[in-house]
Amino acid sequence: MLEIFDNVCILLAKSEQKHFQFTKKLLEEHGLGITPGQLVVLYALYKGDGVSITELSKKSYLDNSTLTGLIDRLERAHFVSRVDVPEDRRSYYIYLTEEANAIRDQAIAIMQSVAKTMLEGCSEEEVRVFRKVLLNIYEKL
Amino acid sequence: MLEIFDNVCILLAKSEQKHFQFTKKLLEEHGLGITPGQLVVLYALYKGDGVSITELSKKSYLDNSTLTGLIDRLERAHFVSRVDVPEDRRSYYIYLTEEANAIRDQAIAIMQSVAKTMLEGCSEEEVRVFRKVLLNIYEKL
DNA sequence: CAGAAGTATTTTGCACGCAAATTAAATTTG
DNA sequence: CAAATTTAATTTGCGTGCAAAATACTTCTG
Repeated sequence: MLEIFDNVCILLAKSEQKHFQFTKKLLEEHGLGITPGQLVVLYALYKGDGVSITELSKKSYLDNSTLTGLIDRLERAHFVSRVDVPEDRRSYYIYLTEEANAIRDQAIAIMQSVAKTMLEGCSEEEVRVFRKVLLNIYEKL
Repeated sequence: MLEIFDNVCILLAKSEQKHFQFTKKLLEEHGLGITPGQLVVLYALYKGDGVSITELSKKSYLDNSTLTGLIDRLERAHFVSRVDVPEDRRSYYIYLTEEANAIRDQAIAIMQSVAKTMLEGCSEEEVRVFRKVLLNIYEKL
């Protein structure tokens, strides 16, 4: 191991890449029919749906233009629906479907399972520091 | 802040995303003429060039198919050159050009600058734990 | 109220990144 | 040595993500 991982930037990038691939694999194995990106969007919507793209963008920390595509695919897969806003013809609200609510527990369980696996062997204190540094990175950059 | 960052998976993904964007911006501002992905490849090559795609793949932790494209663009930008291997006509060695060596110090400085900025305010001990957890994630997943 | 300014969403263009399939060459095997 | 297998690199297909431009609609201003 190591060599290139002497650089914390690269180590961060590669760990996230691994995390992404692992999540993708787990979602496939469990046959949820969603991708890692869609999982994040659903996770945000589980905390409250019936929101516009722009509102969802703030909740999910994803760009509007990224969400357009993700919502397209989620809609095609019948996990969300776009509902017109009468007062503003530019906008619409995004609602979860029954299908989406049906996989809610499983989806969240998979996320937790990924977290558990990747942090296995780390103490609570280490995880606390890890979260703190990640948050620091998010805020400083 | 928070809400969705209660989930460490999402926090990891978003922090990496920020890191990527910040690096991209810095590279552009300094006019290096390379992208974050290319920076990683160059970083691996600075540690030793004259390697095949497969060897570079191991050094850079990138897939062969990902490298093909990256090397294409680096070659077009005159930062690397493909040199045929006489003994094996399937393969070639990748060498850094003078242009690549000319930006070496600057490229590495930018990486270090990103690392410094994103870890600002964190103690050495916290950074040590952070690296340890990242490595754990890489190994466990 | 018409033109200007602002806002919501989408489209386009580019950069990653991997898996699976493909191509071409080298090596192993019968 | 010819066929089968393996190996090296590439291509194709899909998912993610942002910035900048485009589109369509709403709101503000004179």
